[in-house]
Amino acid sequence: MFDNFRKYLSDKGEFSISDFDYIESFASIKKLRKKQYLLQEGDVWKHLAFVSTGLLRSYYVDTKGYEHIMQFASENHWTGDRESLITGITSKFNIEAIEASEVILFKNVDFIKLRNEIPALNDFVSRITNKNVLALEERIYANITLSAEEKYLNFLKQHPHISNRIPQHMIASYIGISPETLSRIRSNTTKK
Amino acid sequence: MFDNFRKYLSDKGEFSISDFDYIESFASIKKLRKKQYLLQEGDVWKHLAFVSTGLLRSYYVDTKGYEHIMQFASENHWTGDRESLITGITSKFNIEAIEASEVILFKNVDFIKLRNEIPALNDFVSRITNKNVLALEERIYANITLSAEEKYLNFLKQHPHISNRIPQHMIASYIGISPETLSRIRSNTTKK
DNA sequence: AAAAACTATTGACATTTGTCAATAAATGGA
DNA sequence: TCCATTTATTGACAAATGTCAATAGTTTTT
Repeated sequence: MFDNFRKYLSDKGEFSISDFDYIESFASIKKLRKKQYLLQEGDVWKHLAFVSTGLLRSYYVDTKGYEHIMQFASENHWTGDRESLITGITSKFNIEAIEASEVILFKNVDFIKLRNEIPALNDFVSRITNKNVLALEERIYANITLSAEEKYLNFLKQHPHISNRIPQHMIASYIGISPETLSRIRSNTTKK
Repeated sequence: MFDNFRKYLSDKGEFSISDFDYIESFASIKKLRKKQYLLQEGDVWKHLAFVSTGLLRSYYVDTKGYEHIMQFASENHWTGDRESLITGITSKFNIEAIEASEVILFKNVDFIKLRNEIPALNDFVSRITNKNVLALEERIYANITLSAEEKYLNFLKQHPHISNRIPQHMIASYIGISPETLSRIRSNTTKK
């Protein structure tokens, strides 16, 4: 049940067996069917969520009713709503399972405690936060720099492991182009 | 010389007078003329930089020679190259003063030490990193969601204090549209 | 197995945005 | 003050992308 999680953590930091046991004593498991929500707009998010299997998406719904995907979270990635978590305000977006998924949840208060008690965990969180910032900056750079086609190719390069598990129109949403444009891009590039 | 910096820090955390003195003992001041560089592509960045007065920009130059602005940093903001700092690799972008500016520099090794010694400083850095992530996410949302005009209006809303200190074509670059398009947007919206 | 829901493709066309070029206006230095 | 540089505007046109609508294919559910 925690196999993936342990493997993931041992990859990322120096944890002892008792660290694992202790950390896991605060974890709870949530199984999600396809299309089931982990978080819905209007809820307050108070957890940290590690995806041990499956694939989720976070998306906003704009005033015209269109969805805009902010994040895909596959196995060994974290998801949640940082804004809601930090500020305590109600969430503006939804997190939904694209595939049946298993998620490990930590209450934020527990996790803060764990970070204070286990320096290796604290270091690890700092490190992935930093990596997260770099990834966000790269995404912004792609957004302001690339054409629709280049954005798509860049997406494939950045997310090779999950690109074939995501419906095309969701990739279009993530990179900020229309699904029709993406369809045409693909039929052009595969021709070549 | 450190007046702004002290005011800024006291706003953001619980620091004692001796904390200030101690922190500042590791600081160095760098004055930049307009158009002078704080960092150039190819350098390795090893500092943290707090802008006490003035305004800087960080930008990439793409393969076609076009500049793409990733960040504006005005007084009471931080700048630098996180990627280069963390990984030790050579920087891919430039940081240049748009206005004559004064910057407070900390060597990364010193700053890490300070964070370990002063919990309030460490907390404060975590907090602004979190806020930074939220800001980056908002920028991505704007990028994938808004039209050129909406991107511009959104920029004005997000950066009211600096928008009139930045040449238009740099705003265009930051939001990822051509300078001509931005000029037309402005002549349209001011007509209304 | 059939129906429903979701996903992808395609055409026709509209709209947005970019490109190139010329010019004007503003700014900064010598 | 004058010259050079930077910045902004505008027109004409091209290219990229979006929109709407129809259809087909695929997957999921009952």
